[in-house]
Amino acid sequence: MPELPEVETIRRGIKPHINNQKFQKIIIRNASLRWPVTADISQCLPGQKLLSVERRAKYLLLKTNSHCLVIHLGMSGSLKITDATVAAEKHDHVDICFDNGVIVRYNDPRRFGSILLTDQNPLQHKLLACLGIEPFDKLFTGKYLYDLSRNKKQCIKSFIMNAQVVAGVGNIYANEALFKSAIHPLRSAGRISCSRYDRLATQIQKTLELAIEAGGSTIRDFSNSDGKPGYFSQQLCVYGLAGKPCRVCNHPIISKRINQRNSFYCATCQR
DNA sequence: AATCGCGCCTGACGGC
DNA sequence: TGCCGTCAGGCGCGAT
Repeated sequence: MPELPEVETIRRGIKPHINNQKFQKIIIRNASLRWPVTADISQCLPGQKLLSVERRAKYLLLKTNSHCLVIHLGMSGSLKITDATVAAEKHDHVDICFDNGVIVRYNDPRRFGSILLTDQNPLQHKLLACLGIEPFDKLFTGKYLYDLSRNKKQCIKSFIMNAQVVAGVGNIYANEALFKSAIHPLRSAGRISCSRYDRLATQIQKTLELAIEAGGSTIRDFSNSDGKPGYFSQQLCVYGLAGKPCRVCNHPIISKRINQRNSFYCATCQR
């Protein structure tokens, strides 16, 4: 489920409930995720104060003085704010309990997510160290994409979904941003002009921003940390709209698999 | 070196 | 009603 806007929505949703609280205990009900949840999490964190709730790409970073809990929601993960009176349900893997009684409950049916503890700077962690620039960084510009894409034969959609190029642009928002910048998803990244990249960089930022404002999009099973669905899905231009008329030219939206990912575009507007 | 595509899982959905 | 095939928003890693 969650792409960057959803993760940011979740970050903003949980932070006020837990920031500056002490970890009380960690209950690992089902350690089976992408990588097994290790017992050191429940040993290290209790007693430590949570100093910040940050995000890097689609990772949530819960920082203390000495450690960082790194949470990824994979395809189907969610976090819920709850308390001990509420019984755990199917696929509730981990409870992160705080001194004020608040529990952040991690649920993940497909188990593609992960919960890791590190005592280094999380940005140096193997999984985060190779990540590209944040889309909201001021250095993320058309020029940046243009320079990086010279001589790349890879298609533009794969290029912008590559986390080493820009972090956190998943399938939905790649489709939407390409539509809004009128670029065909199969065009070679190396054969796009700087001015078109300017437009693309802007549209990636705008699309993500809009989705964050809308509280994340809902396709199937997304619900934010309070359990309420987001509303961005109403604003999608192409994603999931195969056969529907393009909102600009009325030609039907095409769907096609590109690198194993379902892709949606208007073959008339996008070149 | 760059790029592709497999596989990790469960669950929802559509067709028969 | 049930069984089966297909698909899903991610991402690391091995193969090419």
